[in-house]
Amino acid sequence: MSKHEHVSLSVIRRLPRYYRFLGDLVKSSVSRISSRELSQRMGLTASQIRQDLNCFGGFGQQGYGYNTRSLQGEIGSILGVGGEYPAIIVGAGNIGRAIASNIDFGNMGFNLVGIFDVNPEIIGTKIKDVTIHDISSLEEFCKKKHPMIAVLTTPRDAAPDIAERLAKLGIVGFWNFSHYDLSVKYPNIAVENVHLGDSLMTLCYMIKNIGGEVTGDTNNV
Amino acid sequence: MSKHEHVSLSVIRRLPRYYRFLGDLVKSSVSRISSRELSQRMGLTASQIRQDLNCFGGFGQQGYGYNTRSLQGEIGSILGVGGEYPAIIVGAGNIGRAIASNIDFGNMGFNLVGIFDVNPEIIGTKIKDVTIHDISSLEEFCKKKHPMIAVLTTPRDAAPDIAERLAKLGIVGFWNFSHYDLSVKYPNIAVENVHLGDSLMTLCYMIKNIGGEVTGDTNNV
DNA sequence: TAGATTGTTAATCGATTAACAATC
DNA sequence: TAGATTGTTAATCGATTAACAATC
Repeated sequence: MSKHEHVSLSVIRRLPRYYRFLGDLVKSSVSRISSRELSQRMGLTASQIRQDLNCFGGFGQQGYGYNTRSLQGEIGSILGVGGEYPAIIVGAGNIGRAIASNIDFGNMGFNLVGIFDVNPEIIGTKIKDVTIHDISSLEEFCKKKHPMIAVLTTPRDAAPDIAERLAKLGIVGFWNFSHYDLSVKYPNIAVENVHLGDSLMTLCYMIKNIGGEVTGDTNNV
Repeated sequence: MSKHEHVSLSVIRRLPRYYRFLGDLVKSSVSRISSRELSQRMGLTASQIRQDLNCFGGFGQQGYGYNTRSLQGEIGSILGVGGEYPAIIVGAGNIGRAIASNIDFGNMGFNLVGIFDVNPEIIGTKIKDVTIHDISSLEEFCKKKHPMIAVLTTPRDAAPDIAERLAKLGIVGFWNFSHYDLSVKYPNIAVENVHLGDSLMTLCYMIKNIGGEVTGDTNNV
């Protein structure tokens, strides 16, 4: 699918943002845009946008620019948002519930098929049509439904055991909200960490050192 | 405070992770560690760790390594986690409530002083001892309490207006969970974006292209 | 055709890694 | 003292920016 075999993570991480901005443009009935115009809206350089897109193919037209709708489509298919990878959430606490309610899994390439928790009071209840199961039924469930990714929102202490069980069950990606660091232990599983504490601490540094002491794009997350 | 004036954001973003790992080591009663040992635990190079730390000063001792407790303290004070910057949350939906309940603001340099929402049913109630106020009282509240950072967890449509009001009220940092991109409009305010959708799309790409097509550290968030 | 803007190559810049002298 | 490990400089690597020929 990709033109070049190795596309750097820096490029990949910008794709969802392009996708978002292009979606906004489509919504506003802007049908074409140049790399220069897009770069100004996004706070990037036009060079970088053209360089990024050309990792995957020539989506533009000389003298014209890019068609917003078709470019968004291309980026969407590079990211795989048309897929229906089965996903589960492990941990139905505050964060798990917020994710289950707020994240539009369907439009991001996934299909939320189950939620797991230890709390007997909520087992059997549903969040947005998805049932909360007892964590003890994790193995049985996975052997049937074969989820590909797991959203980890358990407390830190529970994370190592859960991760180990899921790794054995063939999970290929972790969306990790727990404080436990999975990357070193599972190098062959895709791990996307969302360490909210780390993010807040970074903000703490930035406001303490406001006025340009930090170099680089402040807004990389 | 810092040895060199300009420390790159790449370095800053690693500091909270060092802080976390050092905290774990202290908890496990490991009182000293070499850059080599730490690098293996964290999946980095020893060179990078030494290079990073020496942006701020020589915290180690030749032939010995680093004292875990004192190094954690140094990093904590670089990040500013001992501060008490007043913070507010705007938006008491699922995400806002999850953050109010789960994030340990006190240990991250902040003090959560207020939560705001538009829903009359929850105005006046509390989350963890913090009262939910009517968004219409935002100006009055801010002129009294002078919050420095705002956690934005409103729906996308409400974000531009709220951001504008907060910018006028002297907010110096946004922890932005809304889909609205603040960075371009407010270049002088520190913005830390947590675009969960972008993060999930990145994971989607990674599992689709598993097996090494992506280069770079998979776990940068 | 002339103007605009891409795709792509070359130049620059910054971040990471390697090497080693300093020193505990 | 000898061994270990830092702090720091130099080398490498990768990412971003600039430039421009190709072409719509």
